Amino acid sequence: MTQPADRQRWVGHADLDAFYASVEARDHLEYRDRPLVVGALPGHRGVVAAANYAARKFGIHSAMPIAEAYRRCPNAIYLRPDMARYSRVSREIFQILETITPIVEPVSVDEAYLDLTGLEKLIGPPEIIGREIKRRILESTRLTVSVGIGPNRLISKLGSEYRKPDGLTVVHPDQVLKFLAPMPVSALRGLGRQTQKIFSRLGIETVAQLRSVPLSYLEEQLGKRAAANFHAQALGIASTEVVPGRGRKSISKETTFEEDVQDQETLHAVLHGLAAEVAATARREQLSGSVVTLKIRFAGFETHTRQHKLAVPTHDERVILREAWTLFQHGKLPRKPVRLIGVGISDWQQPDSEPAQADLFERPQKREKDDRLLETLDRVADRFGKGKLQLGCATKTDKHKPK
DNA sequence: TCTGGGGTCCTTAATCTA
DNA sequence: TCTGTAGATTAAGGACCC
Repeated sequence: MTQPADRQRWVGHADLDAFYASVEARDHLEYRDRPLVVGALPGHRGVVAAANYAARKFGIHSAMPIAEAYRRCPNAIYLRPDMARYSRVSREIFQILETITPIVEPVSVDEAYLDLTGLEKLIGPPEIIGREIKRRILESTRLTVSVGIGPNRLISKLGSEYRKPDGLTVVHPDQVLKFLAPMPVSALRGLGRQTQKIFSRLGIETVAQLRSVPLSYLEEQLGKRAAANFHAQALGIASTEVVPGRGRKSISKETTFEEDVQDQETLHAVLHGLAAEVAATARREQLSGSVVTLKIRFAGFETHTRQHKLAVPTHDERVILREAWTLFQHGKLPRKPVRLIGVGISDWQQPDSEPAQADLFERPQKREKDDRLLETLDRVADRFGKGKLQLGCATKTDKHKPK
C-alpha cells in the first residue's frame, strides 16, 4: 500500500531510561534511590553498561571504565548484567509498542523506531500518541521511557534524547530548523570522536554554524559522502523509513581475559568455546554464514581482524573453529600475549543452500592434517574445561548459566 | 587512564577476473 | 601470449552506536 505523497510522516523514537539499571531497581526494592551500576564488577576489567540517575550524579556514565566509576562512587551497587532477564522485559515492551503501530523497528534491546504516520485519526495528535506510548509501557512494566516524535528518524531520535528521563518531545516540521540550530554538532548521528576533532579544528561547534559552512568546503575536509550526510542532518533532512524486524547481519562472540594470555592451548580452548556459541546461535536462528572472522586484541588495545570466505556457508562449530584457528596461526599476527579473542560469522546465504559440514570444507589437501590437529586441541579444550578458564567478563555462556 | 560485548557501515587496499 | 585496465570481490581496519 502506498501512502499519499502529501501525507505528513510521523516517526517516533522510544528509548527506555537507563534500561538495565531500571530493571534491576524495579525488581529489587532495596536498590531503589541508591546509585546503581550495571557492568563489570570493581577490581575486574570492564566498563559501565548502564548507570541509574543517582549514579550519574557522580559523573558515572555508560562506557566508563569500571575502575573510574568505583573511584567516583565506591558506595554504589555494582551488578553484572542479566541479559536474559533484560531480553524478556524488552520483548514485553516491543509487544506493547506493537499495540500502537505494527511498524516497529528495534534498534537495540531498549530502543525502537515507530512509524506513527496516519495514527492521528485513531489516537490523536502526536503529543497524545507519545503520552499513550509512555502510559502503556509504565502501566504494564513499571518502567519509564523517553519518547521523541518528529517528521523523520533523526528528529525523533534527537527528540527522545532532548528530555530525559521520562521525557516526551514532539517536533513539528516547521520547528525542525529552530530545534536543531543550538545543538552541538556532536548530537548528529554518526559523529564520533574523530569527526568531532575535525569540526573542532574548523571551529564548528553548533548545528547552526555547520549549516552556514558551504558544502564544497565540508567536502574538502570530510570527503563527499560524510559531508553530504552531515550537511543534510544540519538541515533536518533524514530518512522517514521504519523497517520492522531488520534481520541481523552477523553473529559473533568475544571475551577479554582477566590477564593477557599467550598459551596456545588456552587460546584454542577459549576459541573452541566461542565457536560453539556462535554455531549454536546460528543453528537456533537457522543461519549459515560463509565468512568467518577472527578478532584479536593485544596489550595497548592493538586490535586486528582476519577473515576468510568459505566456499560453502556453515553453522558447524568445527568448521568455524578450524577456520578461526587457521587465521590465528597463519594470519601474520604478532606473537604477543592476547587480551581479547573473538570469532564471528556473517554473509548469510539463501536458506535452501546446504550448510557446510566439516567434510565439505574447502582446501581438502589440508583437511587430514587439520583434523588431527583439531582432535589434539579438542582434547586440550576438554581437559581445560570452560569453567576452569580464567576469563574476564562473562561470555554469553556464563550469562546463561542457571543461577 | 582505561577502555566489554555485540553489532553496523564505510573506506581503502589487495586480489581476482574479464 | 603478453600487457594494461576496469570492475567485482575479498579482506582489513576504523568509526560509530547501544
